[in-house]
Amino acid sequence: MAVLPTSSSSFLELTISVPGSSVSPPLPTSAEGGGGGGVMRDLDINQVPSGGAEEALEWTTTTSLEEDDDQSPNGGPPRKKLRLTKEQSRLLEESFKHQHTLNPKQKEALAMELKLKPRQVEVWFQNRRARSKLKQTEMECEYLKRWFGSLTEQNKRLQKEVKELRAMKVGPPSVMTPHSCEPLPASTLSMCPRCEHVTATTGLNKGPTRTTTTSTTNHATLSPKVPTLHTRHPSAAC
DNA sequence: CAATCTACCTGCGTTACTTCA
DNA sequence: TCTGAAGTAACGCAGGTAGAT
Repeated sequence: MAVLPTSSSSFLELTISVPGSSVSPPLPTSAEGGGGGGVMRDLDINQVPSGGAEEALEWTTTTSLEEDDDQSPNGGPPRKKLRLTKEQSRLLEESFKHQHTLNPKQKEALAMELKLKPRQVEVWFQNRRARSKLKQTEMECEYLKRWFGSLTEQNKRLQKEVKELRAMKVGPPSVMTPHSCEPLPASTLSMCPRCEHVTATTGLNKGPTRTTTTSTTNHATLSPKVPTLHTRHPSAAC
């Protein structure tokens, strides 16, 4: 995370030359920049189009820096939409890289630098934040999709393993009864939910099928996630 | 100190315009 | 030339916050 300058002067040190009233140079070709691409007309907000006089008038009136506010979409003519020049976009992107929100001073300074209205800079940052968030959401979505896929695979594998282990259960059990040395059917084992010790029961409840040897295992040395199998619970209070 | 008002900012959803395939 | 999709500038509204009264 970069530390950002807060003063407008230092913020604007990344100065560029914005074409004032001069005609923008012809764009190379497509593949440059984001959505634009192609041989865009590259209308400069500060530039009067050479089309018709009426259009030019409208353009200048709606984009002039000194203009107080846009005409209302209801009463006035339909709003004209500017296309930012490459340089304007580049500087805005540069600024956005440093910080995603601007304080009023920075906004004002940046607007001055770009010969835009502060409101336009504000709107650009607003839309840029939205795009950024959208992109992030899309990336997260992709990641979750992939994760879901791998979990599904893992689930399949585990289901298969469970099936195999269930099939093995019919084989000879390896847990011995405490009193006799006869093997105890795995289906008669149950695990204490408190200390995760396994006890032998007479019921038909389904216990864990792990086949560890019976021992008086030290609790502290084992991970609580790994249940220890006992044929008889060491604690009578359990 | 709490309540209310006002101004400002930001996020969000939407609209309108532009460009391109 | 027409058309639909994509990108994006601009709009309007709601909610939050800080300062003033």
